[in-house]
Amino acid sequence: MSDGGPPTVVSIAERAGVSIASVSRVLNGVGARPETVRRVERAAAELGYVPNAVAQSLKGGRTKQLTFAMQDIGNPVYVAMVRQIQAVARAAGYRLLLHSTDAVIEDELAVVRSLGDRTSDGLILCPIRITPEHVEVLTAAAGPVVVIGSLPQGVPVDAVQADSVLGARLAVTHLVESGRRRIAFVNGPLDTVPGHNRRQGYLKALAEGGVVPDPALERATSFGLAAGREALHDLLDAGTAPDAVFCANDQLALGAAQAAHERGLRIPEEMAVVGMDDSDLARACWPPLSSVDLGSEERGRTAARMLLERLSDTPGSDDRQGPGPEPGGPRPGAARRVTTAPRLVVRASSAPSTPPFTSAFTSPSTSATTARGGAR
Amino acid sequence: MSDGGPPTVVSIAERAGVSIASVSRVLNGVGARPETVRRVERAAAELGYVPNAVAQSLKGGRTKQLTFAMQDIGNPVYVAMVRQIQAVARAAGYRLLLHSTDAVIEDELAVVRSLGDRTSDGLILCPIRITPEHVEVLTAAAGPVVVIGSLPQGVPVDAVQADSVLGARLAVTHLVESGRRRIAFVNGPLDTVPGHNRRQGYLKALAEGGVVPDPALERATSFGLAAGREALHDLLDAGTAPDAVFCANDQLALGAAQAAHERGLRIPEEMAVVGMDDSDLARACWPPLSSVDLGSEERGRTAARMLLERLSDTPGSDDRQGPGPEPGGPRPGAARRVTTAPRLVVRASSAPSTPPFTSAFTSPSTSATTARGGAR
DNA sequence: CCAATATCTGTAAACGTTTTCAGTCGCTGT
DNA sequence: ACAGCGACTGAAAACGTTTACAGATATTGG
Repeated sequence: MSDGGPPTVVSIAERAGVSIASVSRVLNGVGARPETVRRVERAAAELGYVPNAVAQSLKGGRTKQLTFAMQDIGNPVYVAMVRQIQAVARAAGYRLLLHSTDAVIEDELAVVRSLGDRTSDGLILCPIRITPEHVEVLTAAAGPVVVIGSLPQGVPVDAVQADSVLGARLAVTHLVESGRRRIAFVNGPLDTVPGHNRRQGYLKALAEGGVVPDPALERATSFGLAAGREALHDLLDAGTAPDAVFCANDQLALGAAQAAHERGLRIPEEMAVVGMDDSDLARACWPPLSSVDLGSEERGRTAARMLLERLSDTPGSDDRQGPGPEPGGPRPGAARRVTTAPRLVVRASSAPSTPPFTSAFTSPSTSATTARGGAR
Repeated sequence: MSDGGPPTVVSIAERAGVSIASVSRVLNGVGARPETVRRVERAAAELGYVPNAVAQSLKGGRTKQLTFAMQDIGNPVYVAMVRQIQAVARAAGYRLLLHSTDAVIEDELAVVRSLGDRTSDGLILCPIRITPEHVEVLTAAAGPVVVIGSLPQGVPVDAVQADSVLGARLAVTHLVESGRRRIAFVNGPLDTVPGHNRRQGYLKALAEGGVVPDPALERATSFGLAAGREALHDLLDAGTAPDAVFCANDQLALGAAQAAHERGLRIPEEMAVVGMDDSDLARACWPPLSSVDLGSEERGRTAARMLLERLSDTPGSDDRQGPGPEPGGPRPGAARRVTTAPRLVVRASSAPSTPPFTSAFTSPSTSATTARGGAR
């Protein structure tokens, strides 16, 4: 009778002349007399009842929400991940909470700690660096976490990572095999995990190809278009005369490509360009950019699935009596480490310089060549 | 004493030897005796207490969560919006819930209805079409909604929209003034609001410029890279001989640019290209793409702010006795309509054909020319 | 030293749901 | 007709927090 706010089980119970327990039962499909069902459903429909998810969460001990935290949604790699995570989550009836950390360490840690407030049932975290505090906080996490990135062996948290080393190796080997000898490397910060690993792969591929590495050909700045552009201009100004440039991600690569164009260098004839991540950008530009697909989508999908698995192992507010030392973590089963295989996608930007590329790439999406590397 | 699950106010109260009310008061900074404060804070710290946000939400009647629903996070326009929304929301202490609808009408409606479950305090919705059901559902929304897009006058919901008509007009006028006469138009679906409006602007600009529109120069397909590429190939195959192409978004434009390159046409000398949205893509490609900034970021930011305003007008579970007809909607103040001004950003892809563009655009980001249109 | 007051504290209710536990009812079989 | 049984129902507790209210202290003024 009272119009105090939105309809609740109480309003329905009053209107249908039954108890709130019966209302709940009918609404959840537990047995009830046909007559009762009819009356409750009628009342609910008339009132336009929608169950209060917050109350359900409180009672059930789970929110049906997942959190994804990365540094900045502007990066196409994270967009790809979000897409996959969202798809997997929603299929399982979970909502997705987005959190940008702007690569602030303190923020990343806060996200993990905030698992304790029970706002979401689990977390997918994409840290750019792993500090000792990360390890500490992750170990003490109040709920399941899956990290996308590299994690030391000891940390009891699932992780799915890219094989950057192999990925970079594939790219550089490809350049060496196409006859390039002065292969520049435009990298992001060296003290990040990707920055470090990609450099390892670069050096390894050079060694394998019998090319002497020239430190003057390396640049380490930040991940971004402007940085790539400046880096290549800088390399050219310094007279290092590269005939190819491998970039640690697609944004750097497009920046480098711009610089090359600005200098009047033809791609790929005078300068081959290869990027990493195989984001949408690589297909959208001209000439289409060769790039190493590090499996962003796959990593997102896998991470989401692993998280959901952990969640189904620890249903709601079930008091498990087993010898599990701590409640939230991934104890029922050791922490898993999954590595996705990189895949080199060769497009026009690094085609061997012999054939002219004008008409050969009428259909760039289908003519792409692929080299697959197995996960280690 | 009991280790049953995570610490609660009860655990703290036991350990500190006070009542749960005192615990809550101390934790919320309401007056208490120094001794009590000390003991509670000590106990809380020792137990690693984190308040349960779900319980707080239930009690307080607000979740401190906002929802943003759009069709697909893959579109750079939405990424820009998410970024801004997230920033505004977080600054106000709100979390952001992301929802991809895949442009399924039924899904969009479900999102609005799901406001009733009290999972989030408000909604920002980016519909691609507005159906009668939209109007109906939006009118009956259980909480504040801000729509990014065009909404009929009658609907009592705030909306912030782009001026697509003017935007398209700016772009096409620019092409006409640079001496282009056969200006093709590659559009998205005509039965969407953007599709319709951009065509109006295109036609208006042609009329104003004294150029007779040629229906053979128009193509309406879908919004996407491949569609743009095919459309331009198609136009060229049909012998329509355009000297410029205006595209309804940047992805279409990059597709068209690819097609032009594949045909060996030089941009902008033989074919000018202009896109819309001024996404990151426009700056990343070569030659840099002229584009109309429809203010995605601004719309996102504004929408978020408007939503927060509505929320602060309707604090928590305050029972307002006023003559407000319905509880959730934007009643305290009529629905607002905000239009953001489009801005044409001229880059190399549409530079007047007279001067060679090779060295003129050493610094594409700063050399861009700008034409601003006022909101109507 | 007592009364008046200001400050702090504890009990209990409330938010909206699910679920346990007893109870009620009607039915069947003999 | 009655015991027994099954299916259904309602009262009440629980999830973890905030908060109104009343009760209990300490503090001050006279």
